[in-house]
Amino acid sequence: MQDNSYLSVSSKFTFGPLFSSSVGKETLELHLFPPYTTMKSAEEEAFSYAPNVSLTLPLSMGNPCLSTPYHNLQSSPVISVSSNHQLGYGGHEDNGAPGYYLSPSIRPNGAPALESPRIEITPYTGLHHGNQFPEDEIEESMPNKRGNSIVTLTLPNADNYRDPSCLSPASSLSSRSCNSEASSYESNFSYNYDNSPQNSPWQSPCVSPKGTAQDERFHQGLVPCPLVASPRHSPSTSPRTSITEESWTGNRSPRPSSPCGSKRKYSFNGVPCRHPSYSPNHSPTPSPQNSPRVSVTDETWLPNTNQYTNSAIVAAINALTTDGVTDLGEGIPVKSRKTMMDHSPTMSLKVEPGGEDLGSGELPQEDFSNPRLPFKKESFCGDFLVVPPAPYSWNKPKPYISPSLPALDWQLPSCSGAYSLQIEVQPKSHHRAHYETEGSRGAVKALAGGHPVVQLHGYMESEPLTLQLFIGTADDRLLRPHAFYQVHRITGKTVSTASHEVMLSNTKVLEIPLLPENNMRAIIDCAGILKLRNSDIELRKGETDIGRKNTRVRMVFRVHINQPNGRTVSLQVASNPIECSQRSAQELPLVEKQSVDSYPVTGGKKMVLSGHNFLPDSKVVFVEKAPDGHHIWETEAKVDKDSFKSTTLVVEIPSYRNKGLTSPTQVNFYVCNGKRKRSQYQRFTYLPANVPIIKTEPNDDYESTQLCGPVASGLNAHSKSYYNQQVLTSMIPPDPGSCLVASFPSCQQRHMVMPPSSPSSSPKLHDLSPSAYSKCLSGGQNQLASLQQPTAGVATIQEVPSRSVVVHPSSPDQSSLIMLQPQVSQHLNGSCSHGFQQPTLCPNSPSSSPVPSAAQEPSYAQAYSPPQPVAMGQPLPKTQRNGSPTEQPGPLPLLQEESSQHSLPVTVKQEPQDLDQMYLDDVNWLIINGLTTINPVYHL
DNA sequence: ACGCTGGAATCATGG
DNA sequence: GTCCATGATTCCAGC
Repeated sequence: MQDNSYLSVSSKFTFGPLFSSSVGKETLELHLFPPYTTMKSAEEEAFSYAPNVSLTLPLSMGNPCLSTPYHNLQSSPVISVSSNHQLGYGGHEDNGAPGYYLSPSIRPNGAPALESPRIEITPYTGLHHGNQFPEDEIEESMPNKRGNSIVTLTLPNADNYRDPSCLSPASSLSSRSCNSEASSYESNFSYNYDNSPQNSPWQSPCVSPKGTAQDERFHQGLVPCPLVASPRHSPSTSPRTSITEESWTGNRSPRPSSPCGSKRKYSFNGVPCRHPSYSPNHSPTPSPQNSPRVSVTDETWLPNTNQYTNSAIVAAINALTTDGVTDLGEGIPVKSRKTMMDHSPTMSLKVEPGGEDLGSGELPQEDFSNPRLPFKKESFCGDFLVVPPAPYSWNKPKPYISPSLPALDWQLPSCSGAYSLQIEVQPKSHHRAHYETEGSRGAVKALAGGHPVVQLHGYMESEPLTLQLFIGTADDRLLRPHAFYQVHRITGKTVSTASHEVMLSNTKVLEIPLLPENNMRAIIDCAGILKLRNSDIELRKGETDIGRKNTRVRMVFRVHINQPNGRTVSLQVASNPIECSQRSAQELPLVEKQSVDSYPVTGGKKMVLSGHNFLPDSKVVFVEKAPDGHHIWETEAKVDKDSFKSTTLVVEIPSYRNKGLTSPTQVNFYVCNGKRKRSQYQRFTYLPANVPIIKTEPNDDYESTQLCGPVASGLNAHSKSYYNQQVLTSMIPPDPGSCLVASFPSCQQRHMVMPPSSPSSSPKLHDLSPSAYSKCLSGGQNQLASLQQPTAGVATIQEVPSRSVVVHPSSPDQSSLIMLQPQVSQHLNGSCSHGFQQPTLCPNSPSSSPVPSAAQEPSYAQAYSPPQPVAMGQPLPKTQRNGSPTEQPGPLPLLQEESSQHSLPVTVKQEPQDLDQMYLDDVNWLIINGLTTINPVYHL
């Protein structure tokens, strides 16, 4: 599993890798990697772009655009790793392992630490926060302290690190298993994959290791707490090991109270959060990974860990000597390893009843690590053939196993070269997720009935691939696994698509076969959405997201394509946002489509909005926000009440405040049904009056054409609302390069326009518009893809081969380069607005969202949040203050220009923002300031 | 009996 | 501290 990933070490990376993403996704580590040191070759190949910026995002390869924005953010962490251990690096998603600074002596999991994981951080710039370690926490109080000093991190007792939290998000078993109070708690334990037929022998092996991995992750964040140790250690056994439910619940009300409030407000330094960590929910955490099925008691568990450690060491050695052959199994005891590896080294899992065996023939580790080896492939295939397909089982296509698979929170492009991963049929905008306490609410459906369809275009090989699916965020921030929702595997007669689950970090991933015989097309009728209780997640160590009103998700699909040259192309595409709450779905107005995306400043044209929950008295408000989130213009559009329908609203485009507009300006509008019932921001672009109007509508069309041919099409399908808008279509310079460099002028304009935050903003994170992500991508080949997809990112190329250095953005090195943190990224988004957002951002943490960044609970962006800012702790969901450092380079200037140009009176309407919003803003502001001051890096 | 829904009661949180 | 609105969760009931 996940752990494995980090095990893999290529000889190349002598140093940096230590931090491998696997180690700590969220940890600073990744960031720390000296950009050029480690992956140099890779970078060279991949990131030629890497501009002058001290930290460049490797990602840029795929998308030129990417690089730029990030630069700002990037810090130039100088980190010298004295240790050698470089095991960790696999950028694997799985790596749930939290980045952690290992103390020489002990590993988080309690196992003896590898040799010299001593890391010295020299000038540490703010972005990273070192909270992950206990010490860090301590230091949090003295944020600055870290800054410049050389820090040697040591891990305290492993136990302490153990993150109690592992929810059982993954459980595919229906929630029913869990009931009320303890539901989460129990459910966690109860999730016995054992019960499920799916369990395969190999899982067990995974368990321990995996648990370890996770633990590690959490550890980072974990504070040494006495209590912590408990449940987790003995996952399978009795959840209650140290802490009984009662003890936990003791005071708890029947329902777990949501930590949010207090957490957000009071726990800037994260102190308060610790408490939560003890919550039964967490501790018990029977995350699938830990798989209860294997009864692992502390005793058993520990031993395993040791083995793990040992093996890890061996693996590390091997890796160093073998030139990068990644040993997936490293962390795993040898025996286990084989099995594990067979499946999906990367993840832990739950396998489908038939599925598991498949393919699993035991392959030499090398196989996984080095896809290139022909014989391996063969062997692999051979196994496949041998295994008779079980009903619903699918021969698991050769899983792409690479130590360096990009973490789930990495932004990837949807197309690269000839390959294009597209969502042919988008899911409905609403899907009521089910709680663990409920039965399944079925698979996500398509708007027109049926189910979403995903297809990989341009793939001509005969070898089947694995399509990964997970539930991602749908807010402004970078696409990443959603902390409060998990994909839920649906099975039954009505399900035609085989699938199996694996856990990557804290994220459940559904693996679906993409078969050549099916045209590399998959009907996603096997995926439902599970809602995790906010309180369970928020209490997780390191979790900084809040669940309240964070009910939008996107289905994220990924595919990893091994290429003859040994590289692996990773593509990702995200669906349109899906509202998962019952209430919101019933009450909030939703705009799925708008007939017009852009129009001259004169306005006057009728625009038809298609969506749901429109009311006769619904209002449509156009808003323009400054980078700092302030409304600089707001006006209500006339709604044609006569043509009202609950699903259609006809409005007259209002004239823009500045008739002298010289360049396209993006504003937003939303539908309002009442005080707190507003739709997400929809984007609209005002064009200079004298500019020839390019036909933008119907929306549906344009995307496909503009974007990468095929790719776009998928997205377009239904609602374009999000996507469409973004594209400034005609206005946008085709020039891809524009986005690339820091200057990305084209993007800037857009940025400027864009409102940093969504209406609902902040805390709520509602603003999903995927659109934001895509636009800038236009750059190279990939542009298209990226454009369309919210997820836009850089194409990732991994070198599977020995060196294994992956060009993957994910690679630690790269990550180091990037350093972007979620928070930042958000800003970036804003800045690059449409462009891709930080594609490059490769937060180290694989599962950013879920992952606890450890110490810094407060930090909003869990894993990524900058250290210092983090300390401030706050969620910065979106940022209103786009003006933040990141954006400044681009957008701000523009704004200024415009403003200056526009002499028109600006109507500043201070919208009564929700308090929480304000709160967030303040926080953001603080953070931003902190970042700017703290991180020189931001200044490019 | 089970899975999937739709609806709604009940509990929490925040203003 | 109480009341109200809004959200989150849990329950129920029907198909």
